[in-house]
Amino acid sequence: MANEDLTQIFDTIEYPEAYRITYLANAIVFPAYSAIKKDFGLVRAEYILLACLSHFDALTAQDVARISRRPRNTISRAVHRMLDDGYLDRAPDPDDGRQARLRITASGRDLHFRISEYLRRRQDEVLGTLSKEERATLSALMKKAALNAAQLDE
Amino acid sequence: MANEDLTQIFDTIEYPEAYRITYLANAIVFPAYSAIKKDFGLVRAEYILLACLSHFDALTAQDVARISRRPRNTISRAVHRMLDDGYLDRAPDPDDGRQARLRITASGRDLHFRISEYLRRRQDEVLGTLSKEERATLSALMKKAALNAAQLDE
DNA sequence: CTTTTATTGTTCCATTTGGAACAATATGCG
DNA sequence: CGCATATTGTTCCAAATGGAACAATAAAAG
Repeated sequence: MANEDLTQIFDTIEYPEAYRITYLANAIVFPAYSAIKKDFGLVRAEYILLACLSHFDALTAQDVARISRRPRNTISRAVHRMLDDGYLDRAPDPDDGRQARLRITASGRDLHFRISEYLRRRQDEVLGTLSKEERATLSALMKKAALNAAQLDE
Repeated sequence: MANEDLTQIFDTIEYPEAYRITYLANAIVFPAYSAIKKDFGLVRAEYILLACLSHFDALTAQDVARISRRPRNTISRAVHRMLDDGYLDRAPDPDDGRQARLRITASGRDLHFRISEYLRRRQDEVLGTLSKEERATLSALMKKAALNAAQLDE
């Protein structure tokens, strides 16, 4: 094929919005993810964990699983590795013996900051063709849909 | 935590658009993906293959890898399984001994049609809060960004 | 209080995944 | 032409992944 247009599928696919969303997600995340893995040795669940804990004071592993839509065992493993590496702290919840409250450490926060750069940079590349107004519109509409999605499965 | 707002991260994250895009992608794809795996026994690379071949006349495995941003070996495996199951045909390219041209069969097309329903339905649920105009705007802006992304890495 | 039922975090295990190396073919360049 | 380099599809292998079962704890029901 080669000289046929590989992007025609954006219009012909049966689920155009879903396709474009996942395409954009892949376009942003895959390159950033590879670089993060290569430069920091982190797998996806690990930096998701960092991102969550950077933005909430204390979370249980279950919270993180819910926020990120990943299975609990994946998060559990990430927690252990990050604990070993000193990127987070864990304290048993005094009110509920089943759960433990996770907090990010200073070095975890620092690591997350460095990792965010990769994602932010790639995001800006991919969205670079949009005007300021277009980008703001896109962002607002995505937030509206994302809030709806969050509510859908609670 | 539990009664804190789990969605505040939409605004506080360092890469808001990237976060919202991947959140939406996950919100749409994960539930649909689980159902497709459960009901049809297909892994992601397999229905991506079907989707690609449903919308192009003939593709090489490499083309599919490029379109879908997946590693070649993942596609290669999917091709073998789909060949065994009769969902696609393969013919060596007469002009290039390295590559083979893949085409979807009637039963493959039928399978893809049934699978699309899952994605389309979930897409419509997630985007259900948007008005017709908002959805059209979102769709157009995503297409613009996606076309840019496609061009970025060629 | 006792008995079910639900939730949390973990381990087990089979499957999926993707990087790296590979053989086969093609292309570029002297 | 002959040799280096690139590309395609594949296999190998180590790692990541996620469903299922589990023990510990909590909540609900009787």
